[in-house]
Amino acid sequence: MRDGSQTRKKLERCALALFVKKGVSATTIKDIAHKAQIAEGTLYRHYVSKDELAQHLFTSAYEEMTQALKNIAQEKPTLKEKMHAMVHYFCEKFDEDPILFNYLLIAQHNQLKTIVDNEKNAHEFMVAIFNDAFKKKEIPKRDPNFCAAIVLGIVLQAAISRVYGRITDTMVSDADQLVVAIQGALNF
Amino acid sequence: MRDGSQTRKKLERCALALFVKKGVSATTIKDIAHKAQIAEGTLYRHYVSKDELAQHLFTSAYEEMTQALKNIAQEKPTLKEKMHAMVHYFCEKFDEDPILFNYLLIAQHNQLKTIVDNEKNAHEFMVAIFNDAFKKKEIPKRDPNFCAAIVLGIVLQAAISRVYGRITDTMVSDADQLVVAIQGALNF
Amino acid sequence: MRDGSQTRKKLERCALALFVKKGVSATTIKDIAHKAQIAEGTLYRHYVSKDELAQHLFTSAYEEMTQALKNIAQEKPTLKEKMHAMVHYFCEKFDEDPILFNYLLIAQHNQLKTIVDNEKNAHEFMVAIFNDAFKKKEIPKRDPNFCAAIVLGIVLQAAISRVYGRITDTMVSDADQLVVAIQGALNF
Amino acid sequence: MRDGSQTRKKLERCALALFVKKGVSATTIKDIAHKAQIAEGTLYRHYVSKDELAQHLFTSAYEEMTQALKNIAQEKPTLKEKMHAMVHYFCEKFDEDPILFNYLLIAQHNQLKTIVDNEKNAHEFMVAIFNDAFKKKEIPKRDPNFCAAIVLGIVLQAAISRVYGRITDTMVSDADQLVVAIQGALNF
DNA sequence: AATGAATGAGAATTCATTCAT
DNA sequence: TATGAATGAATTCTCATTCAT
Repeated sequence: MRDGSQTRKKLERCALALFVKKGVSATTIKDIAHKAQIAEGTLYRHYVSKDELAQHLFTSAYEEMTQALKNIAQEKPTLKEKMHAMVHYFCEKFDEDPILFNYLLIAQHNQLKTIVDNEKNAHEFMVAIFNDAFKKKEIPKRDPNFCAAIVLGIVLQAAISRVYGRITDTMVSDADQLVVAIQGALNF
Repeated sequence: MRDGSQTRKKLERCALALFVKKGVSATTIKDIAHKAQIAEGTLYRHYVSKDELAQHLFTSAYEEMTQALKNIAQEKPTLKEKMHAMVHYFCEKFDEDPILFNYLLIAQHNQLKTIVDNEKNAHEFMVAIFNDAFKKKEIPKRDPNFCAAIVLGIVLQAAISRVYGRITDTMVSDADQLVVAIQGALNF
Repeated sequence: MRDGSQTRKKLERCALALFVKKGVSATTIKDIAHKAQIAEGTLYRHYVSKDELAQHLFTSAYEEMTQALKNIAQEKPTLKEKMHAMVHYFCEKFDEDPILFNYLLIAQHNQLKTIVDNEKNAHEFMVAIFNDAFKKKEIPKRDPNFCAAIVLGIVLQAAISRVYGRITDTMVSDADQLVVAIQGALNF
Repeated sequence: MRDGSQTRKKLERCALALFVKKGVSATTIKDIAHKAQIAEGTLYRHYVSKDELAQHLFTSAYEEMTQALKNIAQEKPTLKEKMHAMVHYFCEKFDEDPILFNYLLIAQHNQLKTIVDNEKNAHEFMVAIFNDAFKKKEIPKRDPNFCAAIVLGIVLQAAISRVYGRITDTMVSDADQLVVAIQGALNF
């Protein structure tokens, strides 16, 4: 009997690349099957539909990233250290797999609506970080949603600029500057 | 105003709302025609295709915004004043028509790829602003692409947070704080 | 603008003929479209799916027949007269459109399960006729379901035998004999 | 009994139940394999195709029944006795395995078309019985096809009424009444 | 300009069957 | 004999666009 996990992996990488390049709805099953060198029907042994595949690729990557950031933050005692560690982690991960981030940040941005679980949502997670800092009097209290938006905006736009080719060097090379910018923006 | 022009306006508003709600490719001509209470064929009296309509809605709004920001910036002598005026203008416009901005920021994020003209591109426009400030020694020289990303990130994420319902008050009410954050982030 | 009702009529006749000849699931949309000289997509302007078309053809014919029989029965005072009139009506209708009855009796026999409404169900209608006759003391009381099955069995099998080509003359030519057989079987 | 033969039996019972419930073409190999707790490919160790399985289930049961009825009829000298014995046998068999009869009577009604062999056909067999009775002057001569249809109609409709749940008691409990009805209908 | 029925290319999906294990 | 992943032809259905009215 054949081992399906190899086929599945290939399927996912090829689908991801095509989704990023052409968009999900412009990518056909034929495209994916051809690129992955599998039969069209094979996709349906792994996912019930194209949409489920697109959703799965988004959700699993998004949740994995959020979970990793959460773990990293918990290990650090202060807001400053948390922020430093998280930004650096994000930058490293981006440089490792820019195609995946292209997908998360642009191609399937609207999928964000499907991440309703507050635990797994990046904005809400950031809000929690700030609420914690307020409680510990690390920084003066203010609207945590505003703070979360600032942090996400600075980091994600730096990534998006690379996705669009406006900036060509690595994310990691800017990581320290991004931390400085965040601290300057929120004055901590 | 003639009949044709009324129909066209209705068509565009209904199409925009549906594009935002379901995405462009998931919105059918039937959907648009039904919502705008016109026949399916009528759309083709105004646009040669669905794609042209989607593109037109995006491009006209995007370019109008970029042009307005350019005009505003030219009227102000210093980076600080330019930034203040631009951020406030953007916030006002967002509050006026959040659905349109939803479309610009998310639903059609990938349309951005089609805006290749540097003159009309928000990032390049921001780069120009910073290069001008460097030349005038208003702030110390650094990578203008980095600066542009910071500014866009801070403002756009504040808008996106509203689109996703994470923040519910008006953009205008945060405008001053956004300017402060930008200046703090880039230290000017 | 074109008039869809012509297309619809043609579609239904062609579909019926093919459903009878090959069975519903063995008949493809392509088959129907080709026979009706319409495009494949046109079918979907009239019915949401092939199944809905198959269902509609069955249900409308079945219900129309049941309703007509009900009207005929109401006009006659006695069981004997009701039976005579109904059998003759059924025989005439069969001879008019054997293909339709082929569909009702065989190709889509299993659709009967979908006719849940007792008002529109042939067996239940027959039961009502007999209950009425019992009440009026026209015949001695017995199980009305048994009586209904006898009547339906005699008439329908005569029709089915023609559908299978076992009997080749018209139903009408046997109508009187069928009435005699029913009366003999139930002794009234 | 070997393993293979057990699997085969289970396969057939599960297939039969599904064919009756959903129809042959709506039943997938996956459905059958799942219900019988075997792998999809295993079915092909026993039958060359799904159609062969469906055909085999129908034909073997149908021919077995016809043969048994033929044997029973041959043992009895008179039409009355033949009819009595056959009706009782049919009723007993129906009560033993209503699902199988559901399949024979409804789900595969169209398979009947494939039983062309006159020897094995129920209608032709009934015709032979009547021709024999005419020759022996047991009853006055008339159209034997008509007589066959009457007999089959009465018995089969009683069975079908049970399949559709209109009648809930056993066939055997109605057997004597069915014989009386047949004799009344044909006056012998 | 407007209508909406019709078109037909093309997309997603199904599923009987095959085949490597 | 059994497995179930893989196949791919066939099918259903979608929908942007056309066109007769």
